[in-house]
Amino acid sequence: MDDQTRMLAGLAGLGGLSQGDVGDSVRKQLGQPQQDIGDILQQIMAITDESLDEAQARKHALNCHRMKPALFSVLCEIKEKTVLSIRGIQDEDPPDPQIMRLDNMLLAEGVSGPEKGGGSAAAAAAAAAAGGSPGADGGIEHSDYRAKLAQIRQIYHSELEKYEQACSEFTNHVMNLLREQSRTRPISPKEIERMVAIIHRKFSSIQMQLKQSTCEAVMILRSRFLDARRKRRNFNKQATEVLNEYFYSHLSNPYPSEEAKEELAKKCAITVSQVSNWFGNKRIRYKKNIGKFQEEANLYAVKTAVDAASVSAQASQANSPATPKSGSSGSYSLSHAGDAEAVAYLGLRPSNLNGAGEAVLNIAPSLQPQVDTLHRATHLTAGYEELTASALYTPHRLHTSNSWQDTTHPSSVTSGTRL
DNA sequence: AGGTATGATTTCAA
DNA sequence: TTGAAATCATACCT
Repeated sequence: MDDQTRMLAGLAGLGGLSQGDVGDSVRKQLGQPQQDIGDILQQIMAITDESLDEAQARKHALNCHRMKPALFSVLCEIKEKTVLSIRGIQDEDPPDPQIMRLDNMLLAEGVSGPEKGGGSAAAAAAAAAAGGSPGADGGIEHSDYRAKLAQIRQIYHSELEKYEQACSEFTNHVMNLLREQSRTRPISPKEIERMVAIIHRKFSSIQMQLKQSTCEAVMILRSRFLDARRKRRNFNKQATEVLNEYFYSHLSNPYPSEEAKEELAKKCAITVSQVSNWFGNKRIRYKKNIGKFQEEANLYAVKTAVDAASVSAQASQANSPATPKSGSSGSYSLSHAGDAEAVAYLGLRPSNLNGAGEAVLNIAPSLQPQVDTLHRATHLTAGYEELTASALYTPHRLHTSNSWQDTTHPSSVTSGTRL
């Protein structure tokens, strides 16, 4: 009880502060211990209204107060005890595993880490995420993805910078404050260090939030742009038809050139890499089970034949030399030209066979189906039913060779389409 | 629900 | 880099 009174008195004295009346106030307050705390509070509050000069003057007065050394030593003692008890609580912080995980993730995604150019890490990550699929990756989505990722990266870095700046500013501020205060109360450099560490910890927890939300954003972006590609959607009927038409009319060499792929992609409203995928799948699946595709092959052969026939019919009707422009139903000028070229190649250079007899012997059988198709298409005027009745494509031709490339020497046969 | 078809991805070789 | 082959993952059909 008595102690308390004395403390209050001390407080009041520090609050009131004017050197002369400290003793008076103590005496006064000892006399009437219940002297309002309100009064003291008022005195404290009054400080805020003081001008800076006044405050400085009071501070100076405090520093010169005769009680100051005594008070200081008491404070030192109390401090020693509390600091010792605090010390046990907050030792050095262990490296936070979660923040490390986030850092790794951001690095892997190309958000953090070196930010040169478009962000090489980001580009690599995007490429990796795009999958090692050969050929051009579907342009639009990826540039879009990269742009969005760059945006995230930019925001992340600017925010991070802001945080860092704020952190250092605040740290400086606190250090100055502490240094200032160290004149009136005991503050060891170690304490300042600890304080700085606390501030840093606080800020790093804010940073962690930033990193976390950045990670989330990247994940969402990824799932929206990249993983979405895995969600398979069948091509529409028209697209499959276009692709199949090309495939079966180029059965001897179903390797569309880059230009042809582009054209097909445009026609089917899909990407070039999707065209590549489709042909890759088609080739392998056709080869694996030709029997299964027989019907389909016939169907498209008829289709092609009908198209070609209608073209030739139109041409003869118009009584003009057949200039094979792409026919009625948008059939391929490219495809027919290619096969015609192959036929022309065989027909026009019989003398060359001597030189490359073997090669031509290999070429001829595999070309036959298409030659047949062409022949029938151009020379049969009626009776398509005959076509459907017999197998237009003889599977064993492929079986014997087991590979398009082995037998057909595609680059030489269809040089028209590939070169 | 289970089987098949099909677009995409991965791995490997040339 | 491209394509073959294997495989995955999903759509679609029964």
